[in-house]
Amino acid sequence: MTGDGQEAGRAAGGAPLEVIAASLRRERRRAGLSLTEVARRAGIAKSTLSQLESGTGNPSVETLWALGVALDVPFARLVDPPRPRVQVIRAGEGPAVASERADYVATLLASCPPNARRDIYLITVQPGPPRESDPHMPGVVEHVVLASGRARIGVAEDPVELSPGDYIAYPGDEPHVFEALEPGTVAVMVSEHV
Amino acid sequence: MTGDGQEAGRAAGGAPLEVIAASLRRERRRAGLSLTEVARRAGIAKSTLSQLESGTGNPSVETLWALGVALDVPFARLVDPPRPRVQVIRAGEGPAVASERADYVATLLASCPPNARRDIYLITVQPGPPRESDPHMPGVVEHVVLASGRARIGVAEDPVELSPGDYIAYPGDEPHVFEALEPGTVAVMVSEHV
DNA sequence: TGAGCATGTTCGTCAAGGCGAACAAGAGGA
DNA sequence: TCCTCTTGTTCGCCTTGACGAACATGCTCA
Repeated sequence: MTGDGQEAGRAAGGAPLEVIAASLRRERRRAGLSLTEVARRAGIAKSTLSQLESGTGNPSVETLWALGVALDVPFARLVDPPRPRVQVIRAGEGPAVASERADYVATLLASCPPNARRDIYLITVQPGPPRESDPHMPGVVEHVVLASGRARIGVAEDPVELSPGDYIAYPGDEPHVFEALEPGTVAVMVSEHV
Repeated sequence: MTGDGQEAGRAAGGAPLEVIAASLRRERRRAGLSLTEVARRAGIAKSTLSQLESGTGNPSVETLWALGVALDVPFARLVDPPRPRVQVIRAGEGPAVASERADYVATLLASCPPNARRDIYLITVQPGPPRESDPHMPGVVEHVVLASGRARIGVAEDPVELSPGDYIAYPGDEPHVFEALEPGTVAVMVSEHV
């Protein structure tokens, strides 16, 4: 019922093996290391590494992990894809996230991989009853920097009052609130899907 | 410089297989699915899944990927560990990044993994000659949301003038500038190390 | 020129991953 | 009570990943 999401798992681009192959070669190049040297550090056969970089083969987790360590790369990067370019979104433009309340507007500024990692929102809120958000996906962390106004933000049972320039991070997979205390309260939120 | 990989392996907790085993079981439970059902969706043998959840075995990437799809999980979560907590940094507090210029102050708000992924800064700049930044590591992307004031921001050869609420993203591995046009210009920057 | 040492590739061999069937253990239903 | 349909585990078999040696190539130095 989660619906056969072939779209679901695709945190990265498409076929993971190709992505990994490209990542492996890219990261190795970036580190300025030889195939032999990386294989030695990772404790795997260079033949194996060669095949992996050529897209052949289907590495085991241990193998991939060892390579991540050898390349000094967080492992997740090996399966996540490349990079964007310049982009500007003017205030008021951009996709506004639908809300049941007119006094709460969230604009999606950047959603790196469409459904994973980390989104950046611009949030504008008017004073009123606290906006309570149900927990999101497990592993979500929300970072908020208050740009103007004042607000009480954080986990539902213990929100924190913030002034302009203040920053807070809290787990997004627990109930949390955003309550504006002044008109025209604006904040930048980074929602991190891990 | 690339070296010193002691930080490397710690992308996740420790032994990846145990983490994966725990993640698989956790995510499956969370989804309320039976082992048989998940195996069927992922197109793998339930025996395989059983062994994986018990910590035995060393799955291939394809297997793990299929499970990520079946469980509707970004894949990276299967190998990344638990969770942080609430953190607040008041305006003016927090580690200010050293600068050769007194009229440019960057405060580090969050550096998730110390040397990878993404940092969040609060930046305060006074008008003056454009601050030119040399290229950072390849793959860096900088996201900036202007909180107050006005500024010209972007790649060196083509900066963009921003007003409060405006957003821009640009490659950080090219020369880029930040020029405040009004006193007390404040911005939030997300520097993404890929 | 050729020896020496790098690089990255391909080729057999072996162990391990993944499969399907058979297996215990519960939970209803007739 | 027995039957049946679940659940998750354990057991041979076979495919396949990983290994190490041998193989091409390119570079440096004598």
